[in-house]
Amino acid sequence: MVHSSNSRRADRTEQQRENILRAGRAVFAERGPRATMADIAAAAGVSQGLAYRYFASKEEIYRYLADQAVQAGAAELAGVQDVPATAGERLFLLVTKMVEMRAADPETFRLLDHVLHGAADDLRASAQARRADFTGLLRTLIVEGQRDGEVAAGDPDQLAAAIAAMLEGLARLAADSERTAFPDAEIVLRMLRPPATADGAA
Amino acid sequence: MVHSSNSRRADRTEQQRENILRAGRAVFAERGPRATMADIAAAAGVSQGLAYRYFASKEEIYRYLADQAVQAGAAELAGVQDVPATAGERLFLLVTKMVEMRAADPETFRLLDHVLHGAADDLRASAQARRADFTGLLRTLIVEGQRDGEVAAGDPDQLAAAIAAMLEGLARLAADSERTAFPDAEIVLRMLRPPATADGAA
Amino acid sequence: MVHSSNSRRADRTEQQRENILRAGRAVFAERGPRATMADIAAAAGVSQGLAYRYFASKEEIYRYLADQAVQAGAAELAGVQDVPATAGERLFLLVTKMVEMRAADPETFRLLDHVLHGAADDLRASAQARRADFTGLLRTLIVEGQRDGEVAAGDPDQLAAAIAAMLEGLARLAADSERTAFPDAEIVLRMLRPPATADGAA
Amino acid sequence: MVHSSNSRRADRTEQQRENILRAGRAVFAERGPRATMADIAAAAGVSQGLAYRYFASKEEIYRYLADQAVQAGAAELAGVQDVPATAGERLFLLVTKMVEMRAADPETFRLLDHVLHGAADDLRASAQARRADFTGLLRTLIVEGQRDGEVAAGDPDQLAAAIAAMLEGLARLAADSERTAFPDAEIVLRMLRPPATADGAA
DNA sequence: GATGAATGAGCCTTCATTCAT
DNA sequence: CATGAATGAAGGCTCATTCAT
Repeated sequence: MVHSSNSRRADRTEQQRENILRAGRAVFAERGPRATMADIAAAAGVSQGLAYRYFASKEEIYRYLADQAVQAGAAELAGVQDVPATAGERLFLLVTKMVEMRAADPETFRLLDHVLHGAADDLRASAQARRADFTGLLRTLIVEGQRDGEVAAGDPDQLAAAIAAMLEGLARLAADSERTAFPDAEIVLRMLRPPATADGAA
Repeated sequence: MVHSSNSRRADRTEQQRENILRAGRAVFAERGPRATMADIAAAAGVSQGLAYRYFASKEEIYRYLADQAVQAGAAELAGVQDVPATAGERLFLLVTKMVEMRAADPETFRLLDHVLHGAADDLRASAQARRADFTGLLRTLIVEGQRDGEVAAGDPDQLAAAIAAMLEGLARLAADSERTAFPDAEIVLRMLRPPATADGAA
Repeated sequence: MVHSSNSRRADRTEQQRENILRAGRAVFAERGPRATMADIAAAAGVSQGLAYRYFASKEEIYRYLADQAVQAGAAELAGVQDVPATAGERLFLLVTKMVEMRAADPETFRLLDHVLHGAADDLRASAQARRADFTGLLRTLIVEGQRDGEVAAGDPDQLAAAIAAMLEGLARLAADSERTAFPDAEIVLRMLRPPATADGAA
Repeated sequence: MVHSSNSRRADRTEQQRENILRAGRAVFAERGPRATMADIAAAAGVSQGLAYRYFASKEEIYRYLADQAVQAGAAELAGVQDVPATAGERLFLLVTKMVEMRAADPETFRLLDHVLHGAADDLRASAQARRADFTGLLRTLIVEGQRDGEVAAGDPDQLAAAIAAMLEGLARLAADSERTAFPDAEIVLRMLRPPATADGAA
């Protein structure tokens, strides 16, 4: 049947596309944007020419993957906002999620790392904008949390920056070595949690 | 006087060398090893060929700067060990120093970052070895500090990894943007300080 | 048929390889190792980059061709040794062959000439070793031939050197100009043939 | 006295010039035209810049030396022509001289060799023209000598070419290795001497 | 006159991209 | 759809030449 054959062909096509993207993600995560097209093709097990049937350029692949990575991080933001909880609780939840994502999917965050510091200016700009969004959200939650006494005192900008920096550092840590101990989110949260009050009310 | 003229020429030469190294540091810090010789020459305000009077290759420049960066980090380690103080105090001192160095000289640490994750295997290995030394020292101080109650509870490996990751993240943060709030060391130390005791002695 | 198509492609590939080698031989023979990759590519009618699909470097091409040339000369040596004839006859046969080879394939011997006097130390050493082998064989045959009265008197080392020098000179002569008269081997052999005896026995 | 001081200065200048030429000759003879200006300056013990006070370019040095070498060979030609002797005698004298010159001054002839086969077209052309002159003279003497029975039979062009080739080969031989046996001119002359007559008149 | 720093053109090589099959 | 040959634009490096001192 024509339709089925078309579908099957389309499936095949889609699979190749995914195949190349998967290879690209692995290779770009490891080597950054200086990974060659030959690397990617080899990792995908296809010819170099074929990649150009699916993507217009190496940069397109990179951009696609970069966007994916940026959005992977962003998805959580929205999710957390909707949770019915106090600012502090949402803050802790958000940070915990972020830490855990970096432990779970180092490849994506290693890639994001390259994007944040790489040469493609517009990509970097957009990734940095996302990060700024994220930091802004952190800041907001921190300010609110501090008002309620759920979050430790301290300059909110510095606290937000500390968390953001920590997350980048963890992404690298995860990427580097499977072997290293990866810190629990709880350790990170110590930077935000208020000290136990003297009367131990908590 | 002959000597004076020679000295002046030698000075000039030495200045150019420094000039090229400075340019190289800036450019490599920003772009990593894929920075172009043309980039470096332009940043130094000299022709591309001239750099080769002072350095045999682009790699030589990179290695020289990489070594410098690796050693800049290492210098502090020794210093802190000699301070007559408890393990906890030395730990806090060390971390404080490290945080402040990253705030003060982001370029060097950005470069170190590239070295730690770049393609030059032997350089990376040596930089990672240094980092492992550092993490090991952190761990030792943490264990001792915990014994004395100066350091918060928690898996020492995770705590050490958290600090190491934080420092990498801060290096990147500092490099990215002069404008961002840079966290005080005290915020980082929250991950290590024990909670206030219930009797509120403090 | 798949196989046929593969074969055809493989043939094409092999042809290009040969094409580039042919061009390289011509260009290196004329200009020596300082011939440009651009020269070779132009002579082969291909882009400069393409040569690197077939050879890792300019030097690899040069070495390949140099080896070929060295062995082309050496092949004759073995052949002549097996001929069942007197030393003198084999000597004359060998020299005749060598002269004729230089007339027939000036390019190869011009290249050999560059190898013998060029900058690539190991290549030159191996080519000179071959030449020493050859000169040694000449000397042996001369000594034996003199014992039998088939070869003219004279210091065997000098005679061998004279023949070796003559062959180099002929290689150059042939390379320079197709137009020049090329001496018959018989003229060269005059340096080796004994004078007619007074009784005209010969 | 002004004049004397000028002379002394001029002497000094002339010495430097000679110094650089001597260095250039040695270096060009060994490496050919690909010898670098740095090589020459180092061999002369002067700075690279100084060479440009005496010569406009590396090529000028090379040309000057090449001309010298070409003329060194040519000088003999004229001399031999004036000798009151038969054609055959003059031929043998000429060839003997040429062989001995190559043994005595390999450097010059090694250089000449580079000129004859190098890339500078006009130089090569002029050197080849000289060589053609020489070969022409040889031919003339051969033809005359054959008429008188002083020179062996054979195509004069081939005989002349054989001698010319031999001389090139000897130049290389001399250049290559001090150690090798260098053939007496008498061996070379065997190609030209008539066979002993049956009546043993000689 | 002499030095050595400085320049810029050219060569080898790599790699993203295109094209014939 | 798929392959791999082919191209051309950089990038690293060398070296003849010029220039300030």
